[in-house]
Amino acid sequence: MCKKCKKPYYISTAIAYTSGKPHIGNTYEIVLADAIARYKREQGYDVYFQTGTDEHGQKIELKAQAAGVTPKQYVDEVAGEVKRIWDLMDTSYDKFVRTTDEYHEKQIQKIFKKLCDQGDIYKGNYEGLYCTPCESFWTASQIVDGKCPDCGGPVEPAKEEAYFFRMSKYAPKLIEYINSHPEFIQPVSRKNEMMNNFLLPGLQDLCVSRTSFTWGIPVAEDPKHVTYVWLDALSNYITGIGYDCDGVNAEMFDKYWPADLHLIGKDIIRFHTIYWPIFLMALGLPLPKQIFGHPWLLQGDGKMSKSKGNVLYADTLAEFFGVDAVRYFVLHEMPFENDGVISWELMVERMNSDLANILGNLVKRTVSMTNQYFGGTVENRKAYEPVDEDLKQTVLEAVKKADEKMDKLRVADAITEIFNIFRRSNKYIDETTPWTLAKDEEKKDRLATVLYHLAEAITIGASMLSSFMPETSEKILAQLGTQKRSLAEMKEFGLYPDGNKVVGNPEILFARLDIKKVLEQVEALKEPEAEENIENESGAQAEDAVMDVEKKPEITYDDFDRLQFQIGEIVKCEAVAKSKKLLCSQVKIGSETRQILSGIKAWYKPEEMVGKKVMVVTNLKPAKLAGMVSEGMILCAEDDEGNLALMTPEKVMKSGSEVR
RNA sequence: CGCGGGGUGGAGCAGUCUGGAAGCUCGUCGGGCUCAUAACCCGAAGGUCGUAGGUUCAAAUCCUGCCCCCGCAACCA
Repeated sequence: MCKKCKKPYYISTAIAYTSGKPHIGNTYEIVLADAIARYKREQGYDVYFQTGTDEHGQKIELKAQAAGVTPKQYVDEVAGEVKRIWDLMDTSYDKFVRTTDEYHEKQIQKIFKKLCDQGDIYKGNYEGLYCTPCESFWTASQIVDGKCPDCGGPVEPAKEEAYFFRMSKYAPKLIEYINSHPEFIQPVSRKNEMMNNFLLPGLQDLCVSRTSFTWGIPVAEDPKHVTYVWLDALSNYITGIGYDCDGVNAEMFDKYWPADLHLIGKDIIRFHTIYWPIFLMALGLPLPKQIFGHPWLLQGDGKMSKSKGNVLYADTLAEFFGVDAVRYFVLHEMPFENDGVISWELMVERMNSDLANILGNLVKRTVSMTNQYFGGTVENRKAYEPVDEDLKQTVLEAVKKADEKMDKLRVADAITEIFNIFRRSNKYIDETTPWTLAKDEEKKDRLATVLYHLAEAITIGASMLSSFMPETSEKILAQLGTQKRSLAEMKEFGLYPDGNKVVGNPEILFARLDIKKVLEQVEALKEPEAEENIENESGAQAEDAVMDVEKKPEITYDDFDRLQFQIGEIVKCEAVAKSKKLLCSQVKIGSETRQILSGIKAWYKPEEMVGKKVMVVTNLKPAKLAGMVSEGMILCAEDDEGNLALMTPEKVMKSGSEVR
């Protein structure tokens, strides 16, 4: 088919936020998109696959500040890391966009202006209750007991100039669109959530500018405002393919827009199914055909968190298992709607049972037998038996079913269908017992036919795998001395070239792993990191062991003198049952004993707290935490990773000693 | 009553929308085979589908109450 007659297919992932290195959950999305993109290419579509990074926002500004670099330096670093991992995972994206790219920033400014000019964006005032230390506005419903829900401090009414988008204007049109396009939001359960929670109760106008930070795309006409990060980020889907809001679109844009599929995480469905379509309506552009909110990949042993050192990264996993095994895992183990689980144990289990035993071993035994019995030559001598028909049917059926599953984006199910080919093939070997046939000279033709059928079944299976495990697919086909079969050619069984030769000494595709050894190695991996942290904490000389924090306004000595610090001895300490973070300590300060709560459960065990002398703020107004009274505050140092260390006197001091 | 997701044989999941014989993979046990990576093939055990009610000829599936788990939020004084 000529390239021009091919139907276009535009698929995108969400662009990754560059606040840190992407973990395996982020990586899942790009691999899933890649599998779909590759499969669509197999189906004959002219696929365009876009991904990239979302690089603006206050969070990044703060992260960069803490790291002591400019925001641009910071995002360059992270974007490089994201791209490196995407490449490592063998993903076939066509374009990697960055929201700091010049063409993008320019278009965003034009889009903003256009929407202003046509009255969709208007300048107004953001009114609400403002908390100065948090630099945040809160609505009346968010306020807790008249205080800031974030810091508990006082809030005061304030207003700030800001730009707003008239969401309400487009809401009825969007509601109608969603109702008349049931395939628009996937899975369907999400559609109701959006309708009931946001659209039907009435959409608020959206504030689309910020003045509280500067790391963003400035509004051209009014540069003290920067563009709201979602307006900026979502637009990548059109700016990346050459949208120009003056109407001189690139050819690519006309060809690929509207996108066929935006693949995103379930957490950002709202932005993609409400704000994004409305922005597009305002620009007079057609809406994407489908938005799929995939579930999350969660870690088995609790939440992934950097401070616990249990975050899984794609590159670490790839080192242990290989890229294709990781791809296999995330694609096959992810349920369609519910969140999936990943852990080292599960990963090893999949690796051993599916990849090593069922697939790898099948290829190995088939190639080995062909070498042993026929010097590597595969011949179809057509000595058929009834069991052959069942193998053939299973293979053709699996191809068909996998294809149907892919049309419904049921990637995991499609892979299961493909593996049925390999399972059936293993069974076929047992049914036909080639080693017995080999002992009888008269059964040579039958033996050759059996091995031919196996080569054929595996060729089809391996070809089907190419979208999911590209490298493995190639390796298997190379071992069989043949090429990838096209989707159309897989409707027929028996196209493996007669008289073809397989490779003489097949390498093992996936080696079995010992779970114990893997876990030991994982532990060993963690330890050096832990040591590094300790060095960072103690070695003040090390250049990268420093951090900067936002400076607070200067205070007078009198201000300081209002605070009272004393040494307290922890006489008793227990975990607060209802809370994940709090420890409840009885602290002896002079002759009195106070109850103090601290959010340090993750760092100190109750028993190791007892006996410690710590620094306490003693004249802080008592407060209730998790229903218990806390009369003071135990001081800790906290680094940028959230690690905590108690402040203890350097020499033995009497309990109650004043610190000043 | 903060929001959301979930509780199905030892583990991980499907099935729930559109009630109608409880299914898949792994693990366990028994057997077979020896070409192959202690792999492969066959068979078996194991579940009152969280719990208590309700609707129905029929409920894992629909309705109601309750319990528990997990994210987010809150709590990090």
